[in-house]
Amino acid sequence: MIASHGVLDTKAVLQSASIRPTRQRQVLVRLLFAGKNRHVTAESLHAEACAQGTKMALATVYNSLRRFTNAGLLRELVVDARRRYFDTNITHHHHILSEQTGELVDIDPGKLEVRGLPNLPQGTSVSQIDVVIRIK
Amino acid sequence: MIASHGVLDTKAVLQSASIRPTRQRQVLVRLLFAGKNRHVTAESLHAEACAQGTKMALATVYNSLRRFTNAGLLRELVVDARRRYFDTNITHHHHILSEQTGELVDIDPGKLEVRGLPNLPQGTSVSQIDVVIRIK
DNA sequence: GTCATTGCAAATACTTTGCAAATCA
DNA sequence: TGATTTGCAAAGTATTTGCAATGAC
Repeated sequence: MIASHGVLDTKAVLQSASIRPTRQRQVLVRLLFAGKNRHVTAESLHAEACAQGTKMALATVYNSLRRFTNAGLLRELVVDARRRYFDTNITHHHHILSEQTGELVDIDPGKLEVRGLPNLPQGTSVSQIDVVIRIK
Repeated sequence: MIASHGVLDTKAVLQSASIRPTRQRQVLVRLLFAGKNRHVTAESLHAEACAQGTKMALATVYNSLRRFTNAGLLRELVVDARRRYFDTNITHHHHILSEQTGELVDIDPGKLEVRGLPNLPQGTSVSQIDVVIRIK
């Protein structure tokens, strides 16, 4: 977590990722990283920013999320073929997805283990392993 | 696999799923199930149908894939947040996804095992577990 | 002051839907 | 014949892009 305790220095977070700390981006960083780990979509985050009084274009949220992800501040989650989710927890972990509510919960890394790796094509290596447990 | 060997009876496949065997659906069933297991998108399947001489609307392919999936003939794969994939292999198995080519390969079920299950919320049960190994 | 970023609207990509015409039982 | 399905076009949803105006350094 970026703000383990104390105050979140949004400017420092962005600068450490070589992203210019504009007003909008700082608001998004605060929403994303001020508390505990979160799963957001562009739309949900945009709604939050508006709700707390910072108007910004939805496209700006999309662009920021993409940039944060490329910079390694966020991780993209593929759990729904029609929506893009972002996870503020960039450490290796897996997810439980409720098919009824769409709610997404992190799995404690100690609780789940993937055993055995299939043969990979020549010259390739594992980039990431994603496990999604769908519940109903 | 639906046509283990011999000729594929497209009409029978559809009727067994209580889906009316129209000309277009039979062509799609043949493309999907005549050979080995496949991963397709609506667009790729539509292109194949056109290539083999059966013109049909892309919307018809979308509608058919959705119907086949609801009937249990196909399984939807969530591996890309912007495209919907369908898998003709409906048995429990996992996938390797090449980040470079987008190519998707089944993992032999014996090769990979998920150990340990986290605590699930009261009154819920596991619907499906998906593992995607992304390689680069 | 200069260059990156924002806001907005338009463009793009993917998927679903409405309805008249065609097809299946 | 009567109910479904198809084709097409239009609508819908999610995301990206172009560009003039704004903001950071």
